[in-house]
Amino acid sequence: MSELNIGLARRTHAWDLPPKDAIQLQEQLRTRVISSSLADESIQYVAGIDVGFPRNREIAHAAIVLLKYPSMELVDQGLAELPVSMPYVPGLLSFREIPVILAALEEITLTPDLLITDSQGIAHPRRFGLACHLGVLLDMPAIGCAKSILVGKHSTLRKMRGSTADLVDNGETIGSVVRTRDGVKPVYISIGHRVDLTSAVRIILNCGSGYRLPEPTRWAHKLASKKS
DNA sequence: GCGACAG
DNA sequence: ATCTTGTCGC
Repeated sequence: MSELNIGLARRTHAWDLPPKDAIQLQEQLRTRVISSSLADESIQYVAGIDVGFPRNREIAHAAIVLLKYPSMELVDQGLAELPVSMPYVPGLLSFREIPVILAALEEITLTPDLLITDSQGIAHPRRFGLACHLGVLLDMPAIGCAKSILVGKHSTLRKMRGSTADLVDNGETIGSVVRTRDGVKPVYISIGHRVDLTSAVRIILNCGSGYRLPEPTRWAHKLASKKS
């Protein structure tokens, strides 16, 4: 059983809130986000997290893969399914996906040192994306690694792997655009919790180079979209 | 009023 | 997110 206090996280607040209430909660919880450097030496296991919606999208499937860092060796995994509690609303994704993610986290045996979610962290209208929400509730380092932008703009990016550009919104740097593979569309990295942008970018680039998505996200996505 | 809009 | 075949490129 995981040492994460998942029960506490799940009971922190309701998950089927009206948009107005969900937004108010985000404004309240955003003050808890911590930005601090995260050393490679403090990371033994990294969790890749993703959610999929089979059939008519009435049921959500979550997948957790635990990989050794930085070797990216698969050491554990967890799966869970749960009826969806809310529709998809841009900016309120966490309320729809975190319940099933918590259920999947209960299925893993080892305790992760870092969570990587297929979502935004502070690169969010209210600076409180899914990665922040999950990280804060579990009080665990978390990084948002998204495939597209929710808010913010950036300059053109060089074509080589490792190139980066600031993601800016209202004059504020909210994330980093990172080329994880030569000539391929970049990913969008932002702070979730207990990590800073520099550490987050370094860690993501240490999580594989053969594909656009870092290994944890790639493995989790494959597992979540696969039916059983 | 008209787009934009993580997954 | 999900529905889907072929096809361009290394």
